[in-house]
Amino acid sequence: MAEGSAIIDYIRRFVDINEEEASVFNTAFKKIFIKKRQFIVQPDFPVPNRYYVLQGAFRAYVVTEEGHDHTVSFAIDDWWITDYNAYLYQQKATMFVVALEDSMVLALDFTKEQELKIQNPKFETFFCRIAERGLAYQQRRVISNLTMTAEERYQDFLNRYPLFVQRVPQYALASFLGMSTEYLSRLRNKRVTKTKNNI
Amino acid sequence: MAEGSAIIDYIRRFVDINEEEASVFNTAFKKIFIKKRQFIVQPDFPVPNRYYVLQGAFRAYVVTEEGHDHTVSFAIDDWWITDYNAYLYQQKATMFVVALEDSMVLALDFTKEQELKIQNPKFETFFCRIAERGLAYQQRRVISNLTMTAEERYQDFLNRYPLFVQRVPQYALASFLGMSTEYLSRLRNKRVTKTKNNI
DNA sequence: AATTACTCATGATCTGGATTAAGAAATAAA
DNA sequence: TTTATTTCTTAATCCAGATCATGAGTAATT
Repeated sequence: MAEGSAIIDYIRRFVDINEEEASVFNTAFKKIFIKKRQFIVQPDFPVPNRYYVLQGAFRAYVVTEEGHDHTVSFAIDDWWITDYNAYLYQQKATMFVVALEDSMVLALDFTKEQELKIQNPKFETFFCRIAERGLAYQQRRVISNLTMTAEERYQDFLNRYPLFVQRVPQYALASFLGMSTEYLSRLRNKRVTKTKNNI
Repeated sequence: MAEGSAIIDYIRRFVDINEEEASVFNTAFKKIFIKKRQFIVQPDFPVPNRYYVLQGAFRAYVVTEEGHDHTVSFAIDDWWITDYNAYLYQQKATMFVVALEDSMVLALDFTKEQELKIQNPKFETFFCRIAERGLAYQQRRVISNLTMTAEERYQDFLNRYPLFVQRVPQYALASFLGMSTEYLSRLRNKRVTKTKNNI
């Protein structure tokens, strides 16, 4: 009960469910421990699950032909992660999803998700809401990429997601923000220097 | 009946509805004619509707403080458009949405959408599906921006959306792809020149 | 504890694409 | 049809941010 409360608290932010519904929802998930550096999604493999992070940190990324990697999304406690495109269309993955720390997740199977949605409109509503919000979020990210400079994107990320900055490696953050590791390092250092001078 | 068939065909791609349900769905929309250069969404105004384009072309864009504008999305026949973030959270718009041609749209009111969803789970399913797909699409766009060069993004757009290229002005396409008008012009001309040489 | 592999910092150099400028074409308005 | 406005082209110059190169700190692995 206590263990399942995180995901139940989460769903209750969106829809009002009773104890029985909470229990049905809870049992649809499988709890899994993932060690640091372990992959939960890999290119060319099926993506049977989406994951709710109970504790830990993950990184989803793609690797180009030239071998450069680009972070598509992060997830820490209370966030979801998967190769969403592959999961939704039940195709082979094109991304890696890897644990940045020893982590604990709740895995939800695609088929199980469909069953939940059919079984109870509230569950459908819930998944609809998080998809809608996800869409709005991704669109904001597209706009950031179009309108902001590298430095502005970094500052903006710092303001919006201070918790993430402390838990993800710098190279991963750089590739999420669409800049090189070296450049992000330089931006950070620039800031530190300024602070020193401002004393 | 014949007139309403576009949106009904559209929803039937996602959920199976009978004639009565089709009729309910149909009457939720208001048909509106929009002249070229007319705005249907403007910053600081409420966004009561999302729009399904029956015929025509639209462009959603943001304008930065420096006065540069950036295309967030296009829509032609059979696509949806609005300031999605503002619509979803029912806040004031931050974008412009303008008609690129004389157009005809079906407007769906936010409150009406909520009523439809409550009234019939199929409608909820429908909106859920298009949100999920929208999310997957936006994520692919983020990945394109991270991994591809300006020229690759242009080529990719050409392949995926040949119909759009003929109907949207070049400056709008450039700002959608995240490059300057001049640079897109150069890319296009480069290609033409190559073709000439290849004869 | 030593070796190996990641991760971050910093400088030097280079380049994709922006900016500026100035016309030319094409559309719309008169 | 003329004038005004919008859109597209081409060339010259410039710069944000990438790449390359090197070293140093830090964490895994033996």
